[in-house]
Amino acid sequence: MDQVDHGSYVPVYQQLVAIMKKRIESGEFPPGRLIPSEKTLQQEYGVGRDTVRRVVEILREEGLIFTVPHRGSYVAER
Amino acid sequence: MDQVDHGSYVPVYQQLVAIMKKRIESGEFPPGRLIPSEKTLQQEYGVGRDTVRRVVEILREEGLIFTVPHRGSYVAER
DNA sequence: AGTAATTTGTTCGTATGTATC
DNA sequence: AGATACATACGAACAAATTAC
Repeated sequence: MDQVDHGSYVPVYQQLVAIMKKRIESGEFPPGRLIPSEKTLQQEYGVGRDTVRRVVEILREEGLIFTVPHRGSYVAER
Repeated sequence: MDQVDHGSYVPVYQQLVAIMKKRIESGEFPPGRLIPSEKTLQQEYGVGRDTVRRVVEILREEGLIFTVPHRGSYVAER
């Protein structure tokens, strides 16, 4: 499950939240590290910005990342 | 009548049209002023974007506001 | 010092699907 | 059957701040 399925009944944004959580928890993005930019995530997963921003917002609300405007989103300390 | 009643027989969009008219006519949004964005209105009234866009469209057709794409909707001169 | 590229913030435009009344 | 209403999803445009060179 490393890609998004547009045909699934599970919303794309929920799928991508799960993917990004896995990438963070696996250690691919350690605390303090910048996650890929919105544009990069759009291209990597073939989704719209709307969807990416929603995913980032959810990760932020759940405390996994924090966003610095015009810089990017960093993985939070755990 | 500053909030929307989802249980009413009056459609939500009509209720919201009435509310926004009142807000405009009361002077809360003077001519030239931007009204709240679609997203803000969604959150303020707990309605979907569909409904908000319909409200804005009606206000526009009635000449109370005019919309500039990617900017917002301004209160018209009266 | 200054310009260009990058990145997030914000807003409206459009379309589709689903459910309810 | 039709109107109402919400959710999802992609685009496009522009602003503003930061970073890179």
